[in-house]
Amino acid sequence: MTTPVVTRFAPSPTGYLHIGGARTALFSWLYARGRGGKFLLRIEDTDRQRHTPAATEAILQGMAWLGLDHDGDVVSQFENAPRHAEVALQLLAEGKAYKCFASQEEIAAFRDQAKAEGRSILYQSPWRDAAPETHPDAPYVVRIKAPQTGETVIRDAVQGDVVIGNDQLDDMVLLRSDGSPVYMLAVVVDDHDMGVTHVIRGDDHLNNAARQMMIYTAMGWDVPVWAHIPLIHGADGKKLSKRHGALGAQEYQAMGFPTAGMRNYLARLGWSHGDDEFFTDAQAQDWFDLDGIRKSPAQFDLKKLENICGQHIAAADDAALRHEIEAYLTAAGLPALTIAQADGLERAMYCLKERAKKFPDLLEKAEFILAERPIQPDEKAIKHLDNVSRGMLTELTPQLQNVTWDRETLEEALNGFAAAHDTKFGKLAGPLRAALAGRAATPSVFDMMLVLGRDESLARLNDAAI
RNA sequence: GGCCCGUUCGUCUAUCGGUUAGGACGUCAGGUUUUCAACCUGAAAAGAGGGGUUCGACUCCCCUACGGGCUGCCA
Repeated sequence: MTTPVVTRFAPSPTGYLHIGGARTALFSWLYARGRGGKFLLRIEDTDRQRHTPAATEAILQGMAWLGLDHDGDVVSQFENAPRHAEVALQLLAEGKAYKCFASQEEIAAFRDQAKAEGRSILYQSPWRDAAPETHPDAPYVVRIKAPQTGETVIRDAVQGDVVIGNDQLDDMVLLRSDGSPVYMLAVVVDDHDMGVTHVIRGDDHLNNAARQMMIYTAMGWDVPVWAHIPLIHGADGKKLSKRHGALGAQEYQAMGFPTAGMRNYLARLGWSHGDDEFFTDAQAQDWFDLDGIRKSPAQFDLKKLENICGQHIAAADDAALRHEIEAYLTAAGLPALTIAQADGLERAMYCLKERAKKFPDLLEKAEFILAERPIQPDEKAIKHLDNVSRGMLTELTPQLQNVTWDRETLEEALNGFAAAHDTKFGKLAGPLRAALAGRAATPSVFDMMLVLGRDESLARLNDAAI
């Protein structure tokens, strides 16, 4: 009988969903969803200074955009503070923790001296074994009694067994002098209470795992399976930061990347399933496993993201694409499409989607479908017609009013050209014919514009399709 | 300083002791194309360095270098 998998994503609300965090969430989501388990979401909002409701909202929005749906309610770590304190007090009552009355100045002095003498700067509290009668009537923190000998081994699904000498562990604070719980306590208690079986998180927490292990041990709780994944780095190998470009998931949303492509690319960053590069969500859920995760950090590559996204757009269902594009416009605060525009877009999707890496590319190529009728040959409309005269576009305008850009129209127009079979026009029709034959090249509306630009052919197009 | 983790083409990666070290993105060169894009063909491009272990190491061990992380009454 295997216990059902429960994973969780526990971001601290910093104002947006970091792209690295998004990948961590994706890994947890894939692991749970691929195994029929649960994926929970907890906001680590114990730092009241930094926390704002808007910051939490931004994370939720980012998760929703990426399609990473979580089970149950969003858990607020801050709201669990009483329970965290309860655990600390229990440890105190059992003698596994103690009251430490040292002031922060004393501790700082201790560290300075230790450093000067080349000793370990881990704080050793004189109150660890002090008798209760000697306790002053003063503020205190609650510290856990760390093991002083031996070693702690972290069984990590990604990093393998990591052994840390217990002399590296100090009596860490559980409860601050104001009675509030510290992060290290809160995660352990929350993960335990939420029934989390697999903790997938950044490897910046690898060393912390040894500290957190002290609490699991003291409470006699089962330790979850840990999987510490390497962080994503920027192009210079350093930790991802602002100067590497977009950090927030929302920024990628605003750039118009399809979510299926984002999931595919992010999943492939640091994890692999043989040589598979392009895959669906279903395949990813099916294939994803902890042992496919690399131990070394990966760099974010926008070019590859674009390529993968281009493939997803090309492979997407026309109607689904239409709706995702409409959602994109809304989210980006751009004007919505009219029904007629959206219908036209969907009809022409087959010859637009194979040429776009992100939605703005696609929309740009669809300019002549989206343009309001009668078409105003303004700067925007003609900007990608560099070597077609403005005069030509103006001339064509009346003929464009009622053209429907579906496959049948294209086919008929092409037949018209074939019939005319002027040498020049025959060459022009090449890409169109290739597209209709299902071969590589696909025509853009611009291709049609070029074709439409010849008087003789225009006449035939009118006969055939208008 | 101490401890922990990492290091295969520019990038993402395959390889789980025996391969001409494979794929993808990007790049470059051709082709197709009266723009761009797309598409087709081809090319350049990698095991950080040094020691071991082994008949045989990218794969296992050690050292060094470099990179990252942790070492808070931050999360």
